[in-house]
Amino acid sequence: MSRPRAVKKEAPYHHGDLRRVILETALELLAEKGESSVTLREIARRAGVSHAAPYRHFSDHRALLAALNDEGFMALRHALEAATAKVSAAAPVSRLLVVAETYVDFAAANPARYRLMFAGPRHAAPDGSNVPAEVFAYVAGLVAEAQAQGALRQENVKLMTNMIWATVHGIASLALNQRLVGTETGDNSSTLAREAIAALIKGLAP
Amino acid sequence: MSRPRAVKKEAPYHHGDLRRVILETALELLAEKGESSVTLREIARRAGVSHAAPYRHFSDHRALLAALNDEGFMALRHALEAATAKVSAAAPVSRLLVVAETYVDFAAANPARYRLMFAGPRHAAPDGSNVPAEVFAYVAGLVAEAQAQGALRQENVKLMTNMIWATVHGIASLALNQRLVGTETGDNSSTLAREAIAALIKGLAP
DNA sequence: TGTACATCAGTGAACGCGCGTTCACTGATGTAC
DNA sequence: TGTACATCAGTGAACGCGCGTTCACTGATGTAC
Repeated sequence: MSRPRAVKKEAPYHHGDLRRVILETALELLAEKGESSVTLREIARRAGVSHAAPYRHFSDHRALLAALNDEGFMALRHALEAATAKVSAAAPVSRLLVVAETYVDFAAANPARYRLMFAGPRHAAPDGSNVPAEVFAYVAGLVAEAQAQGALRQENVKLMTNMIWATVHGIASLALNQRLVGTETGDNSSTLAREAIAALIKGLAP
Repeated sequence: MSRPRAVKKEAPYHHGDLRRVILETALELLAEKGESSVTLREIARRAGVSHAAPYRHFSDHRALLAALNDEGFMALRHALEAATAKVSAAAPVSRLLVVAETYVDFAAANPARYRLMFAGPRHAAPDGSNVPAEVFAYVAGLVAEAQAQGALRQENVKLMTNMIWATVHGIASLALNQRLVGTETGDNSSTLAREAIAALIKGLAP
């Protein structure tokens, strides 16, 4: 508590944690009304702050969206790591199947956020970080382990990871837009993801 | 020529084919500057027509985007049919591989249009038509043929078609946003699509 | 073949809107001495 | 421990912008007779 957090009484001049509040409010707006409603003015309004205040924390509107984007990938990464942690590290294929389910569930639970994350090419972060790449690397690690166990062909890891990622991203994306056909049968999108990845892995076996 | 097309000399009062021109101009704008630049006013400006004129052909902005969307799926369908027509109807698996390549190529050639097509849930057309469903049905037909030949398990055709569609859509979507990793090695996204679908089909074999 | 008239497809002015961004400012905070 | 001062994080007025949409209108077209 060396840096005293602003007391939460009556609208102190210095907010104390406005950056975080802006990001949280942006996420709320995103979930409620989609990306186009994530405007600096509306966020400021909801945060009870003047509409120019966000400029103290984000250089412009794009910077805010970029921050939101990275934050989304961090959340995705944590979801995937938490889910795989429940499965034995000795079973990389099972872990990949859990990744598939969890990935699609994450998208289903955060539709607008997920859309934003893949709305266009990533703009490089000023600090050189690349959160999406970290998520990719995590999955690629599982692929490499599955190869080492003989469950997958000893081929280009990136290529295989691309296939897996594309498959789960495709399912997540189509499900989000209600573009999967005939899913009224009770099959939900995360079991579809599990089955698709299982089939893909089988097809990529040595 | 029962209905005389407006003579193309000096800006006739009646345009003659404004609806088509609006759609074409919208496509140009889409390709040049993305969906957000597809505004009724800018289209009218480019078409050399007053900004209220488009309202004679589209009830509002959403209606224009919806028309653009359907037009995109029709183009996709024609591309897929033209490509598969070059492959023997007796080889449904080969046709599926060609569909995969062509699909991803289409997206790569029409990035903003493709994004628009999958930007959100489809809004039902007033006339009850469903062009995306026709494309899906076309692919499902190939899947059924592949099943009949014993190349795929005799399981739910829709389920398998969803998997295939999701895979190619995932690759197309990631490629569009430069989200495929390590593709600098010369492998382009359409060969990745072919390989992924080949592996998936192998994994779905009886 | 002519003509009156309904209908259609444009025009252009106007409205209201919310946005991003800038600017000079002010209140609060923390630190060097 | 006190104090002057630099720095930081807010404020609120203002700017300009382009958009979607509506409206009364007008010019062109086609058709019934």
